[in-house]
Amino acid sequence: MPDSTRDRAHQGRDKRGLILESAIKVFARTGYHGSRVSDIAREAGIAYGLVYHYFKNKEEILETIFEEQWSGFLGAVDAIADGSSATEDKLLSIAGLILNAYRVRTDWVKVLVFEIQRSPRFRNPDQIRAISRLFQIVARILRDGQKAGELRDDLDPDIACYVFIGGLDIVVTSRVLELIEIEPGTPDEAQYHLKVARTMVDLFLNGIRNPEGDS
Amino acid sequence: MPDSTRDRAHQGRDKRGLILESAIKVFARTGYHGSRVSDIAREAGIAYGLVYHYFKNKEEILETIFEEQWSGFLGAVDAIADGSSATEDKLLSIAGLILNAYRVRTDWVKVLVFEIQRSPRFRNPDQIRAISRLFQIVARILRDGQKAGELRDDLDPDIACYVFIGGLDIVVTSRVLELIEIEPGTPDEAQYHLKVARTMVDLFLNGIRNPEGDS
Amino acid sequence: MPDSTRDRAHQGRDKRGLILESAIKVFARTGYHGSRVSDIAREAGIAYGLVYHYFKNKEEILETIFEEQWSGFLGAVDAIADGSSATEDKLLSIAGLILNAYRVRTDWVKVLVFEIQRSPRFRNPDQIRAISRLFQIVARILRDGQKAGELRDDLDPDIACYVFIGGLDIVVTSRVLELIEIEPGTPDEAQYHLKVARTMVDLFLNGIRNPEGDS
Amino acid sequence: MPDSTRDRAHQGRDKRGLILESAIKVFARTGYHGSRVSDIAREAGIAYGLVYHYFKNKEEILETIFEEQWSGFLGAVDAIADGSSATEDKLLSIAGLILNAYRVRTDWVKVLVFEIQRSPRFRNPDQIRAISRLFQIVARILRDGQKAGELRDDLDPDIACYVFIGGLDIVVTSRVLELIEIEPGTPDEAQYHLKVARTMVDLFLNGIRNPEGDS
DNA sequence: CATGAATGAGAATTCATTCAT
DNA sequence: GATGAATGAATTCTCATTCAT
Repeated sequence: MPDSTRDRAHQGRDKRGLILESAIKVFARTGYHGSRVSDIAREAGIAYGLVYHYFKNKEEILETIFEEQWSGFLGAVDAIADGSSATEDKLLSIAGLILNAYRVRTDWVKVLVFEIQRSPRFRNPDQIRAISRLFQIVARILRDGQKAGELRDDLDPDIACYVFIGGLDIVVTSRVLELIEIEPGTPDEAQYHLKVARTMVDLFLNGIRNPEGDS
Repeated sequence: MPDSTRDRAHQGRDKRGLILESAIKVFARTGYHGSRVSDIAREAGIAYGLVYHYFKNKEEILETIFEEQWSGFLGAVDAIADGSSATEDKLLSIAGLILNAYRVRTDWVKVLVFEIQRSPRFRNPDQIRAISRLFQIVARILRDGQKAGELRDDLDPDIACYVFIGGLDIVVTSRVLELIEIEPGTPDEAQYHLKVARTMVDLFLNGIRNPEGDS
Repeated sequence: MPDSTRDRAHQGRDKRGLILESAIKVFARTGYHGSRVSDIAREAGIAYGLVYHYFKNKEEILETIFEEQWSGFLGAVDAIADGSSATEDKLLSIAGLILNAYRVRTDWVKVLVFEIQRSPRFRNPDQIRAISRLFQIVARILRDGQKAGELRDDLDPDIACYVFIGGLDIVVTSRVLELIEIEPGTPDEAQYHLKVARTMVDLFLNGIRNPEGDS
Repeated sequence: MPDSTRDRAHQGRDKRGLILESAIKVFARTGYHGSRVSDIAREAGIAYGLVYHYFKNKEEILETIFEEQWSGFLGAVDAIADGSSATEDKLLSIAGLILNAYRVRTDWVKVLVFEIQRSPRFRNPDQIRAISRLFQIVARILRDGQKAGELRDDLDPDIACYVFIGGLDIVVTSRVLELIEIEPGTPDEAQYHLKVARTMVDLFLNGIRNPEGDS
């Protein structure tokens, strides 16, 4: 009896998770508006009525995808920020985390980039706040770096963090849009991302100006 | 007769432009999917059937908004790139151009950010190419700067341009999302944008690392 | 031009009225809940989308049927009440009006009886008020009769009116339910209704007690 | 073992009755169509699947409510009709019975009035016959009164009974619709109903005409 | 050019009912 | 008996688009 109870609860969890996974796949493929609830159900191999057992409506599926995945992501970023490594390493870790997300969870990143991040649907305070937490964490890293004397303190960290996140964000978006093709010489995607991450952190820390330049 | 013909042609132009303006307002307010053709028509004060005289369908309105406005914007950026000023000034000009766009044409920027930039609808090659032209122009500026010895040439301009555009892009997006509140001390929006533009170019050129730091 | 304008307006009116007529037929046949909007459209020979051009939703059709028809009916009753005839004649006229309604507009009466009069949907103040106006008019007739000395004034007109309307109401309902079959001897429906009207007014005025009875 | 069996059977009875009671409450509150099977189950504190152990479907619940309660009601009316009291007293008893039903079993009366009495669902012969039995009993009382010389015998009892029942019916309906507010002077509802019952029987027996009137 | 009536494909959502556990 | 996950038929309503006037 306790077994069957667990099983059923387990099944319920499974189905819910299955629906979310399927929704991510389908949304990534055809976009939120281009996807019917029945498409999600077909992808999950269930009747579409069941979707409404677990979610109030199509909208709630998207919100749940965002919430559950984003909070996990923020957790990882938070852990990096709280670490004791040098600012440079923290930034490198975050850049790596973000750039690798696309490789590891391509569909989720697609949904995030196309359907969530800037969707008119997501202009509500809760979701805006959730997104802005990423900026706050990076700003905190920068502030810590300033206090430690590693970083210039004449730059507003609340603005500087935009440059860092913005750069990464656009790289990811460009990958999603297939704007960037990996250079022929690069052995694989991971290598390329490593190079990008290093370039971005280097640029962010040292700037692009030629120190020997005459300007 | 030539007069009335001109008038009518003129009217036609006007109506077409009126529809586009109205569509920008309406899309900015309720999003592309949340806006009905009749909403656009009501905003323009015309019958909705008339919209189909000027545009094939709703989709074409959005495409036209993008094309007409984006090419104008690209032209301005191009002019800056082609100028003879120092790289730093070029970047400052571009940052100013982008940051001011939100002030001057808020609704258009909203539509760009929410409906166009990353819409699944806009994953077609033509539009992707149009967007990537902005990156190419900025990369060109950077390349020119490298040739002139102003900029380090160990950094890939095709990656570096992401940091610059990405930073600006996120700032604009954040303004649209009302993530950023202008600091109390700042007299007005224009002042704030000027400060942000300077900070970003400074950061981009010189980096955030403390040159006197011990790391 | 004024002609075509009138024509179009006329057409609009016609279609709206056509939809209402069709809805009455369909609702009478299969009940409000048993009728699909598409049934109404098919009955009217139009596309069902057009129904939503003229009415917000299915509900509004029913409300409109009630409002437009009921106010006409109330007007007729009001006219009788305002007349100068004797109370007995007024009551006879009202009884005749109500009893004949079923013959003349069977479908409407069916809808009134089954879908409107006591529908849980119609428990809202406006509609309750509309219905109660019938009671008020009859009560006014009775009050006038009392003032004129024609009627006993020890009976509360606000209660007495229930007996009169209630009797008629149930007769009509029973006809709709086909509870009553017209007696074989009666030549036709109209004759039968005349007899019922007279019986009811006689009963209402004189009572059923045998005046020569010993009780 | 016999004990547990009895208990379970007992429970079964209880659950069935519980479902019926809950259904009456829920139907009274939101109407048959506005109520979901799960609402009834929640009201009863059981799983909605269990409802289908006791009833074939939602429809059968409503039918059962009608049948079980109506036959009890008819039994009470029958008993009054079969009694040896004077016609006036019989009518008074019936009026009292009906008028008090609303006080004692408000929800049931609401369901009867809104969902059963005139529902298109209830146009089937069996249920029409069940309802018409009430009319037959009252007609029998009237016929008996005519035979006993208490009542005029020039009035068709099959029509006269409509006036009596119709009056009561409308009063009850009006109470349900909250059309009638109890007069301020009246101490309580029961008192008010007593007054109404007396008025209606008086009116029914003696008529409203002023015997001293000149008409 | 202009209008808005007319069309109907399309999708979301509801909820009665079944059934494995 | 009891549960509630699972199913999917059924319908409402929206709205882009067409077209007669």
